[in-house]
Amino acid sequence: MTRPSSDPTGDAGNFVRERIADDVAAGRHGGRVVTRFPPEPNGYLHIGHSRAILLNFEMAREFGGRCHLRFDDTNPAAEESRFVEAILADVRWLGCDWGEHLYYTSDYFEPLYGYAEELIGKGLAYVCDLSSEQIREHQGTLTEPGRPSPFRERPIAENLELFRNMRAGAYAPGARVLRAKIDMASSVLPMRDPILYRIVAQPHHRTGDAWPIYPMYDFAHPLSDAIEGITHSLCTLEFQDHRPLYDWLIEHCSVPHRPEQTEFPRLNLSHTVMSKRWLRRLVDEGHVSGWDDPRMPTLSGLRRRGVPAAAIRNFNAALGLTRRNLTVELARLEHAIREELNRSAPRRMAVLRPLRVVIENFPEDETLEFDAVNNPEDPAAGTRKLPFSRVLYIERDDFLEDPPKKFYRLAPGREVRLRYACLLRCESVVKDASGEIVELRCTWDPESRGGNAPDGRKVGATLHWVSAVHAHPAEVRLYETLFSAEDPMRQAAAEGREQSDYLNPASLTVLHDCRVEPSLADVVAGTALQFERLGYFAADPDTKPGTPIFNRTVTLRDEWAKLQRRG
RNA sequence: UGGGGCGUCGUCUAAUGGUAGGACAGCGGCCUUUGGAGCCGUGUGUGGAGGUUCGAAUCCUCCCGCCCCAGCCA
Repeated sequence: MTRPSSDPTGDAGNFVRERIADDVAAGRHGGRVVTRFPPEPNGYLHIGHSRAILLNFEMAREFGGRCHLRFDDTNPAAEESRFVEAILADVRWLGCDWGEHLYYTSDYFEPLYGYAEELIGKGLAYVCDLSSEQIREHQGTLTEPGRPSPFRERPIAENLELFRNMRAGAYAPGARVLRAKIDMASSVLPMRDPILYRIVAQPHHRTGDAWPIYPMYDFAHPLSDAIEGITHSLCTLEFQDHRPLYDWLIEHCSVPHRPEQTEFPRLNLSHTVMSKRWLRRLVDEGHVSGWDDPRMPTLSGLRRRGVPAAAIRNFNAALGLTRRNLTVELARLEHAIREELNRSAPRRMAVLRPLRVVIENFPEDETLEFDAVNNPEDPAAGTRKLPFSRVLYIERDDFLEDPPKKFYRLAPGREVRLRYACLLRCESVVKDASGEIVELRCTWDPESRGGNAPDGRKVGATLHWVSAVHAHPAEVRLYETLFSAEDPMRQAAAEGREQSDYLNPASLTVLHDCRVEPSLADVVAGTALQFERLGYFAADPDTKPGTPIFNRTVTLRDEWAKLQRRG
């Protein structure tokens, strides 16, 4: 089996791939491979889902099969069509193509109902009148067996009649359920007469009020897989206990095909959460601007932040796939993002916190133009012109009146290079009444046009800059992790505290007074760029023509920041 | 506690009875018109104890630890 070319390490394993290869070699399922990604449309997809999406689509691609996209919409109380739309867009964005194979579990409500009647007819399912609480009481515990429902031995004909009445809408929610008749003493809890159908009085996003009863996941999923001819039903580890039930249903219903379930671990990322419940709370309580807030681990959030889909694909491929639970360090994702953007993002000049520089020996009305390389990693990206004049802005962080050791940037009397422009010396500092530095008086070396002096003298640093009169104002949004804790859910549980206790108050910083080079005035939303020496940024959808807004996707690796952190 | 699953550097992952290797992170250095990128160097990591074997991360036994299951959610 050849590995995907996107796998940068080449040795990250994947036990699912091995298993499928075995099946194909042994001719199981007629040698076919059909997978499916089955999201519930009750929220947005997050990076954890990307693992499942890419695994399913990639396995189908590698083995010449196909992958279905199936919305698992069996709970109308939770699901909405706006989530369907968002999920479709996110899966497509990741580069996955389901072709004609877009399905909904709700497409199968009729055949599923038929399978339920079949089970009743075989004496393998019964209508139970116990309340929710009573069912729980009869359920037993981890160590004690359950007790049979008093309705367990109901005659087949009566079960059939009651179930048909359920379908006809004759009963109130909670009044009755359909249960499989399996084994109340099983050590596998999902086998203790699991509920197959319940009554729900909620309109469904696709079937409206057509159905008063809805199948449970455990019932609908294996049978939907069978209906679609799925060969490899890949799901997460917590469903391992459900596999006996999955197999039981396939065994006892007259299905056209026998799919098999294989479980793999969920992907966890440090400094964030993958729980839809937690993510929903962040949205509902206004801690973020929405499901697509650039701080969210959702695919929509990552996309808005500027993360390329290729980075997410490479990130997953490099991770490999074993049966062990995993929590991947955020640094690993950031690495994949930088790797991708380094090769693809055009470089631009942007000053986030402007400090005014006046070049005393440069004429008032003159403008020079210097050539700047668009992407040193990609010669084909060409060059552009940068205007240069007497008054410039540089980054406030790039000047220190009293520089410590290892600060190589500008200081009084010191010379640095302005990227692509010239050498610049700081002659004096101008302060306002409160003592704050408001301006630097500098001189340039006219012989150093382009950046090098004829005498070959060296400088300690190269700074980014923009020309004051030519630069365009912009807003820049800086992001840090949404949570300060490495594993906020675990920590909250351990310490008995709230989600909000672990939010990072510095997760968003908005800079309103930035200056960007003129070529960025009409940047198109979604454009990914590197601001030289600062990081990778992407134009936000809030950007309007002439008023650019940028999101910082990720910083550049920063040796100076690291030294400062170390103290 | 009954059942299911899993234990290899800080993190992720190779080695499928034969030299414990890679990536990320960290640390040190080289190079540099991005303190970017790139390059070089840097590790007593097989949960523990026994056993089998010429040889064990790998096979066996026991122990320890972690994750999941008691929704009319998926």
